[in-house]
Amino acid sequence: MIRTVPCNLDGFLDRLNSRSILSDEEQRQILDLPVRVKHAVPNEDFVSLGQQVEHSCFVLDGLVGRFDQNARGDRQITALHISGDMADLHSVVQPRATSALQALSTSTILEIPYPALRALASSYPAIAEAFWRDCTVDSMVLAQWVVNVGRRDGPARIAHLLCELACRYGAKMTNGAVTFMLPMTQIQLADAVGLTSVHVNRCLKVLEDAETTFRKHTVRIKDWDALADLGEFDRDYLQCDQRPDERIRLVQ
Amino acid sequence: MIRTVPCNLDGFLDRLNSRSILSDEEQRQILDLPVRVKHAVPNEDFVSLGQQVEHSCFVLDGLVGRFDQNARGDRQITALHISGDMADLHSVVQPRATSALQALSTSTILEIPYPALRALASSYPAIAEAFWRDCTVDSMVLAQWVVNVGRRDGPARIAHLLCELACRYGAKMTNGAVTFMLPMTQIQLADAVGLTSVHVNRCLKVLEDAETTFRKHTVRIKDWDALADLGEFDRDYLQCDQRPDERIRLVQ
DNA sequence: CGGGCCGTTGACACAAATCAATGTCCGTGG
DNA sequence: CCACGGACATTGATTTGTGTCAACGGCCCG
Repeated sequence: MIRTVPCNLDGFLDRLNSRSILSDEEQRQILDLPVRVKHAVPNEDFVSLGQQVEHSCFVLDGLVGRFDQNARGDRQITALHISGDMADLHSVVQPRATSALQALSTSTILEIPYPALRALASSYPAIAEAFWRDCTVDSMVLAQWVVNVGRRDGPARIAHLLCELACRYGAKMTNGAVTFMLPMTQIQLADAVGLTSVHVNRCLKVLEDAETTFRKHTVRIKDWDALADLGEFDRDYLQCDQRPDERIRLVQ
Repeated sequence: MIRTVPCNLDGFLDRLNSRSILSDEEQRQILDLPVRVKHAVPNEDFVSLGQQVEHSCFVLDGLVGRFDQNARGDRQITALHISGDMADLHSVVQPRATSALQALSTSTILEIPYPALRALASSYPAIAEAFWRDCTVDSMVLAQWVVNVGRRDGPARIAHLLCELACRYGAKMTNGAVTFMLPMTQIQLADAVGLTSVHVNRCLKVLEDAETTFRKHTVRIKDWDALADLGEFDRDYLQCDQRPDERIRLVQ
């Protein structure tokens, strides 16, 4: 079976366009960025802590996590990046890596060299602005993660994360039900919500009372409102349903 | 007693200069930004959730927190801003406020209108870049907060936060000891580390075994290494001792 | 002098971690 | 095709950290 794998930055451009206003020329420049395709296998850092990196990582396909850990070695995921995300755009202006990047499932990464990104950000202020805005949204997600691990119990943490991911994946809702693929294990889920995998397993049973299941890499939410309620989820912060005419362009 | 209160953006410029390279002209432009002085009293939002804001808030003096809360009303601070910080620079490109801002102690805020900030970011790409970089550092701090509340126990959470703040305040170390003013209550500290104030009180007693005390708004760390060890603190992520020649300037 | 906020302490309840064992699934190699 | 191994999921028993509730004390400020 022959399958053509898309190897370009269409997804990156789509992401930028959803929040920022770019001219045709600027959009073309984005798509013309040089990339190197790389395949990342699960449970193996493809960007290590302290490593001297010279490129940003675009997630073409798969699921990527930003990993930190405490002194005991307990891992904590501080960000999840789905396909279409730039995992470390911020490093363009601040290259000292402070977290590792690791694929949660087999993933395809497009490495984009810093020099190219920097040249673009430097020559096209509107592109720099779009990059900055993209980082800002990541930061808002991060703030919600602090609330999640700081002030919610196990079931609520998981419910909130599942809602967040459903929105970011753009999963379709039909009759108040949502289903989407989530290629991660309960162990990884535990690392994202600051619990142990044993407890995550028990919490998932609680979520089944709200008719939400997570089995075989598939999340099935039968009653979105019930889950959002349990996870205290309010999608506003994701800025994912911003209207095109609400977008801002500072430059020009 | 007559006291002249400094009402300008010197501190903001210092902060930007410490991480970014700006020309004389660009520096002048920063200092010429229009400001409106505002005094914020403790425990009262000066930026509310969902409020239509038209300015960023520079903390001239005092201590400011970014507040979120869960459905039960339990509060979670997602960022602390000390004097010299811009509390919501990110809102320049993404103005939908997703958190409230509140002073923890009586504070002096300089409100800087978006139009002025945007005009500057638009006309001077290097300034936009410096703003972006500043937001990036905030984001790294936030990621560490996720690790803190997600994977450390009470005493370690508090130890880590105290170490972070000591570094950000630039507190002087003498003989391995550090002392600095921290104008917040145990209740507010609890909101920052995701614990209850009762438990924070008990954890502070544990820290006294490591010869660190927090009384009357003063943090006294007798043995920095012991506290850093307990809080698993590694100052690298703060980017606060970056050498001037390590600074990056993309533009030009 | 009095009131209120904050800090402190104790008894108790509960959520989550820990430890340990077993079950299930899936890919691999014999 | 089946046996094996390994990663992941599941379950129970127990411990531990933290929350909850309640009371009291100190301190500042009006």
